[in-house]
Amino acid sequence: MSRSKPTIDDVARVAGVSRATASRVINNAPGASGPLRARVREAVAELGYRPNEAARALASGRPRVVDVIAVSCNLPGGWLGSNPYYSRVLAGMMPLLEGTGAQLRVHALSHETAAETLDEIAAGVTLGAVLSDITPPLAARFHRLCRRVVSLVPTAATVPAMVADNIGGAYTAVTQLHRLGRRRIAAIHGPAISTCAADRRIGHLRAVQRLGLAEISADGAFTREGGYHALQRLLELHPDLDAVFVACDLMAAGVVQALTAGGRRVPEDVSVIGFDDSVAAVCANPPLTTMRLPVEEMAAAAVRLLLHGDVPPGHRELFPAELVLRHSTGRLTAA
Amino acid sequence: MSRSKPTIDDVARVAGVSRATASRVINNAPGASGPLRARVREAVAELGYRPNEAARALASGRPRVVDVIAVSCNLPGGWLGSNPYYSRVLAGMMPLLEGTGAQLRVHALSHETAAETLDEIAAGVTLGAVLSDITPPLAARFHRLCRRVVSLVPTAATVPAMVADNIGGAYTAVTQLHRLGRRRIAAIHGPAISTCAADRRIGHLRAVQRLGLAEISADGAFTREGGYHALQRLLELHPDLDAVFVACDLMAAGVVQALTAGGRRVPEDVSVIGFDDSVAAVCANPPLTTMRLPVEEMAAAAVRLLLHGDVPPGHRELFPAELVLRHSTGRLTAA
DNA sequence: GCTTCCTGTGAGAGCGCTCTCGCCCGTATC
DNA sequence: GATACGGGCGAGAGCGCTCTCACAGGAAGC
Repeated sequence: MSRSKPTIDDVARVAGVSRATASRVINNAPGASGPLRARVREAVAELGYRPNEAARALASGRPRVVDVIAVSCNLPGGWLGSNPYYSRVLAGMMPLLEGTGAQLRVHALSHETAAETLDEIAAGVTLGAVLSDITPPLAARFHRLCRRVVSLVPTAATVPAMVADNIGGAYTAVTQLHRLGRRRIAAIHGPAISTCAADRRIGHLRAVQRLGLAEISADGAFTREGGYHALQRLLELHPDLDAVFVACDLMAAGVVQALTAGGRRVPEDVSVIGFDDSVAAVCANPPLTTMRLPVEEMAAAAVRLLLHGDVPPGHRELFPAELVLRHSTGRLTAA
Repeated sequence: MSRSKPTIDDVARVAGVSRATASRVINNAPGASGPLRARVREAVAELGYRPNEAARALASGRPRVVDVIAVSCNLPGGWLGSNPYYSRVLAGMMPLLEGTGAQLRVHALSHETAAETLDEIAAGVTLGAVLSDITPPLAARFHRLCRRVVSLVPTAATVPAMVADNIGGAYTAVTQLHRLGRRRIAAIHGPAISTCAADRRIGHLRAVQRLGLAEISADGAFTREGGYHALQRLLELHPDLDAVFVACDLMAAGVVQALTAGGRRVPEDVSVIGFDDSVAAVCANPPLTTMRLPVEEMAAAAVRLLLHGDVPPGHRELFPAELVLRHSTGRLTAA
């Protein structure tokens, strides 16, 4: 009689079956057949019944939530706000979740509160967690508490991960600059705390050694300002540089601005290549040649793994970075 | 004995109290005192007890989830992936939620599936929903089903909203161009389906009429490419334009690129002003003067309202857009 | 010394669902 | 015709928690 939401018992009563049968029909489970199925469905439609997720979770113990966790390795807060990376992660996960009825819970944690909140998530019911940004120690700790985790950043070896080939990407980028005839190639790296940044640094170093180039580099904190100032410092020490490999697009946008401000033309005087293929790359002027990471695909693969079942510890898939040619490196044929 | 998670009964047993008292202590409810509180807390710590959220939600009927809903008004999927707006929304909400134990659920819906999923959310338990992007009809429908909603975009009048002053912002932007001495001011608008775009169009029109300027405009779909091509069309028809008001930064970045490609200097020949103060504004070269929307503040205000209690229908707060001066309009003193 | 009124505590009834178990009945088997 | 089997269905026991209510025991008032 009350205006409160119909429960499965109401459905069962209206359909003239037991609650168990109603449940079977609602969950598409076997063991109910033909006419009863139809009657139950009819009752559901008539009452506008929607299962109560909390009760389901409690009774079944089977969670229907996927957690996305970001512990900003960088600027507190600022990083999340200014970086479209997370949007790409979410966009990659959403379509897979749509059919399953699983929901997406987002946690943006600061370093101070991270450990406590991670424990809480691990203790709770979750289909699994996707770590979109985290430090190796925190990731390892979380993995110890909750086996159903996939990281999107290179991290502790035990933690299953869908990672981009940052090393290979950086190597490719530097090689590309070399192919264009550039020989005074500088690099602007990200903060050491980020494992992505560390990998890109490794890739750059390998390429430099392989190609027999001088190692010229500066650090830039993954921000536009960081890139701008790093390039200014670099330009003072090495006024003859003719190319810059920048560890992220945001910094690269700053680099292009600094080059323009310093009277250098891009790409005629200096070639610039970024990393990530983010909005920053597209919005820079000239638009940036960059290494595209298949973030959506990685996120989707992570969700697929979690949805599918157990996540083997140490499982690791490498996603190649792809060179996206735009104007900041000039024409490829000029090589 | 089992390795399974401790329940509140375990805590009660270890502490030597009843389940009710344990619950009181855990929830900081009154009615338990002094030594018992200490004993319970001790037991909690000893067992590593964490309350089961599902059971809590079921027993109390009090939801601890805030939903963020985006029904992309624009490109299916592409919008979410490339727009840092959502990251800003999430960043604004996160700090408020951290203390409350409430969690954030994210839904990125396509137009096709939106209605069904919205019904589901409305029927479920939620502290409330924040609509970060939606069409008025869908918003109105959702509001009818679930009173606890706050929209971040201007929408149906009944739906409570924390909205940016898009009309005023656009008006300010055009006025600013006028103050710089520009008289052939063009506008590039967003898609009509977006209420934000519609409001910015209104603001532009008002300013143009007020200032006695010619109305020159084109449409650009809120994408960089859209901005690029819109400007090319505009330039063909009005080669003498000396300023462009662009309804979003992403398009504005494209505009700057098109101007550069067309041999115009920014800001010497043409001033450009964007909207949103997104990464795109900062990464463009030259960096864009733009209208900053306090997205984080709006999102935070929305959460505060939901957390606080009932949301009065029709409640509306207007957040002013703030002019952020960068290089794309030249020096203000040159006015 | 009796009633009255607190305040602190515990017992126990659900919240809405899932899932195991056993019953019933129809069919196959001897 | 008796026994065995199996599939469809319902009864009912939880899942882990919250919250109402009854009760015990001490302080206060007459």
